[in-house]
Amino acid sequence: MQRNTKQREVIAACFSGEERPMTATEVHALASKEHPSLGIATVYRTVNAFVEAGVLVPVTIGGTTRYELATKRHHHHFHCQECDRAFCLEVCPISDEALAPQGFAVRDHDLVVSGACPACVSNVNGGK
Amino acid sequence: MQRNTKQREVIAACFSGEERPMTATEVHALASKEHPSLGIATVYRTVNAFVEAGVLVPVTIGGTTRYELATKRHHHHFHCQECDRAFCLEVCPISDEALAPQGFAVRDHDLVVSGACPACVSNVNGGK
DNA sequence: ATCGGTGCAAAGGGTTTGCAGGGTA
DNA sequence: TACCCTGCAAACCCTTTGCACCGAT
Repeated sequence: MQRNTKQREVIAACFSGEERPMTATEVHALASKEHPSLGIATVYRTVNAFVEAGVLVPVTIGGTTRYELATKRHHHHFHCQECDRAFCLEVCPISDEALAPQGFAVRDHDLVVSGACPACVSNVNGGK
Repeated sequence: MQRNTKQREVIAACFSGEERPMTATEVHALASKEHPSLGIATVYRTVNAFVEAGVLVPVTIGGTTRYELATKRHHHHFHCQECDRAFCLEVCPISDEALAPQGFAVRDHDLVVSGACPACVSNVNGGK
């Protein structure tokens, strides 16, 4: 049986508090504020456990794996080329099906729009 | 100045001969048939040099970076969940723009359709 | 008192880099 | 001959795993 620990609680809270899909490193940074001794290995183990449990889903954006709540409905993402953060988009402009030539079995699709997020559009320096 | 070596020639030939975007490992496997002593480090260095030179473009599909000729026009990809290979799609069903909310600066978009490729659709075993 | 979870450190997989030798121009 | 390129091995980064201790039940 799975146990309730402070670490898991803090990590779970990160996802409730953030709309964006986050990398393990981002989760670690965020969760560490609440629980400073938190180890990165625990973040990986916990996040993987949540994926296994169907609570989170992994999404690869900008070359890195990120995690978001599985409760969200079908949507896509925006990847900021300046600060490397990912954001959720509400729209899905895909007419689905007829996406691939004959012979291919289409099961899913993922769209990543890239550019600059509002924060980086304002800060010409890219928020760095 | 850049020199013409057997290794570069063989690696370049891989991309002319294959329609699919390939990972460094795939390129290494393919190029090794022509030049068995080829080291994986050389593949990485060469591929990166080609990207730098604008000959290849990197695309991230299925969590891994793959490379394809930069001469191709705007298109998207299909990722086979069985054999992990990537394929190019001709269609682009994206109406472009209006893809992100106010405040976001859209520069590009990438669509990855996933499922099973023809070879894996035939082989129920996924070609394994 | 169990036995799952945690932190640390070591191990893994993929990619990059340092170095000495080899081959192109 | 000059010096870029190559292969090997070590270094790196991100992620996973082993192990002893801690703590939820």
